[in-house]
Amino acid sequence: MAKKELTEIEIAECIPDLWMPLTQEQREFLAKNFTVQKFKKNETIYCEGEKPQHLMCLLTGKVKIYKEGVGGRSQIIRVIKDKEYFAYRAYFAEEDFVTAAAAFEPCTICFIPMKAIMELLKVNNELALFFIRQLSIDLGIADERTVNLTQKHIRGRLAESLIFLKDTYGVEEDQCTLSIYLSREDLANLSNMTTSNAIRTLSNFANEKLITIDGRKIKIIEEEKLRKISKIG
Amino acid sequence: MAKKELTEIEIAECIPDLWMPLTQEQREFLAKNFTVQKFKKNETIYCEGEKPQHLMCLLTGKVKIYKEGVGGRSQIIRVIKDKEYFAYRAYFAEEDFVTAAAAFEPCTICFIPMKAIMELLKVNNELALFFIRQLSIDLGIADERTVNLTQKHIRGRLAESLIFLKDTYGVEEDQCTLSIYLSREDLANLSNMTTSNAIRTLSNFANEKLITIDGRKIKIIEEEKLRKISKIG
DNA sequence: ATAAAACCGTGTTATACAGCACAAAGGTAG
DNA sequence: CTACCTTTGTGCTGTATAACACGGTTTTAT
Repeated sequence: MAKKELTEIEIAECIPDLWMPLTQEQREFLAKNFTVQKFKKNETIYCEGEKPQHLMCLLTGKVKIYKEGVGGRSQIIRVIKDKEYFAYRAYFAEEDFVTAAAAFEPCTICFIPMKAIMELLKVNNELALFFIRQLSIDLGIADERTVNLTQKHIRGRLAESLIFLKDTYGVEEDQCTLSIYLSREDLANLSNMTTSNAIRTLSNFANEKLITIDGRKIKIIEEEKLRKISKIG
Repeated sequence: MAKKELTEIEIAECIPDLWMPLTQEQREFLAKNFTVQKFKKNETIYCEGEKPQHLMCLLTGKVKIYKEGVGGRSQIIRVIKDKEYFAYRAYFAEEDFVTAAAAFEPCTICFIPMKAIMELLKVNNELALFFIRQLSIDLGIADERTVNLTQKHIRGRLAESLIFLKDTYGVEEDQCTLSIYLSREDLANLSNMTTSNAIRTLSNFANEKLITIDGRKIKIIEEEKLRKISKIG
C-alpha cells in the first residue's frame, strides 16, 4: 500500500466530511494514518469473508458493492461515487465483510485504519454523528431497494436502475448521456435480472424512444416516462 | 401518551443498552423524558410518511416493520423483539418514515424524544457507538436479505423465514414450537410470496415431516434440513 | 346466538421470467 | 493479420410462481 504525501489542504479537499469535524490535533493524527492506493478497472478491492481493517474513501473513480448469491448470481447492492466512504459497516458491526467491492473504472482510494477512526470516535462526537447519519441513510436505501427489487417487474426494475445511475453518477455535457458505461451484465446484476433480459428490455426502451443506446453509451431521452415505469413497477 | 412513574432500576432493566453508558446526571435527564404506551394486537405504531419524533424501545410484545410496495403488496422488512430499539433510523437520516410498524401481539413501548437522544449523543460517545453498531448490524442484515429474497426460490425463502423466526423469537418449552403465531399472510409477507403459496409450501414442509402445523402453531421438526433448504435456495 | 368478516386450504389457469443455444460483433493478444 | 475470447443480441422452451375462484372454517362483533 503506497504511502503518499499530501498537504493538509489536499487531504481536506478529498475527505471533507471526515476532516471537517476534527480539531487540529486530530487532523495531524489522521494525516499520519493515511495511505492511498490505485485500482485498475474491474479490480477487486475487497472480498466477501475478509476482515475489514480500513475505512475507505473513493477519491476518484466508480465502485460497485456486490454480493454473490445462490448459483454464483451476483447482485450489486450499492454503488459508490467519488468522495464517498465505504467498507466501514462490517468493522462497526464486528463482522467479516458480507459484500465484495470492485472498481467499475480506474480508482484512487484513500485508506484509513479503522483503529484510528475508533480512536477519533471516542473523542469526537460530530464524527460519530456523521457515521450515524450515513448509516441511517444507507439503511433507508436498502429497505427501499429490497421492496423494489422483489416487487417490481423487469421494466420497472431496469427503468429504476437507469434513473438511479443518472442520479448517482450524473450525465455528460449533453445532459442526457449517462456518464457511467456499464456492461449489460452489470446492468442486469444491478436490476436483479438475467443478462439476456437486460439486453432485451434495454432494446425495448430504445424502440419506444425512451432511451438511445450506442454500445455501452446510454442516453436518457424520456426521463419522466422512465420514472413513471419505475414507479408503477 | 401516558406518563408512567418507574424506579431507576426498573428503567435500567427495560433499556439496558441505552441506560448503561449514561452518567447519573444523564440518567436523570432521560428519566424525565420518558413515556410508556400500550398497543393492541395488529395496532399500527407508526406509518410510512410520518415524521419521526421518538426513539422507541419495545418493552414487551412483538413488532413488525413493513413497507407497502406496488399494488398494495406489503413486505415485512424486519421484526423487533422485546428490549430492542427501533424507529430512530429516519430521524437520524433526517427523513420521514419510509416504513410502517405494527404490533404482532399486544405491546408495551417506551418512547424517548429523539431530541433528548440528540442531546445525549452530543456529550456521550459510548451512546453514539451503540447506535453506530446497531445501524451497522441492521444494514448488514438488510444486504443479506435483499439477495435472499430476490434469488432464493419459494421453499428456500419460507425455510429461511421459519429459521429466522426461531432464531429471533425462540421456541416454547418443548424446544420446537415457534413462540410467535403468525397468520399465513404475515408469513407470506415476510417471505416475499403470495398467501396461497405460503399455505401450499407450508403444507409441503408438513408432508415432508420437516415441520408440523396446528393452525398458527408451527413446530420445527427437522431444523437442519430446513437450514439446508434455506441455504441452497 | 347469529351474522359478518377474516382466515385457511386447494384446484386451475395464465404469464413473467429464467435457461439455453447459437450467431454476430467487438476487443485483445500473439 | 489472424485467432480467440468476451460481449451483445435473438429466438425458443420450460417452469416457478402469481392470480383468480371458490368452499370450508375459525374468529370477531353485535
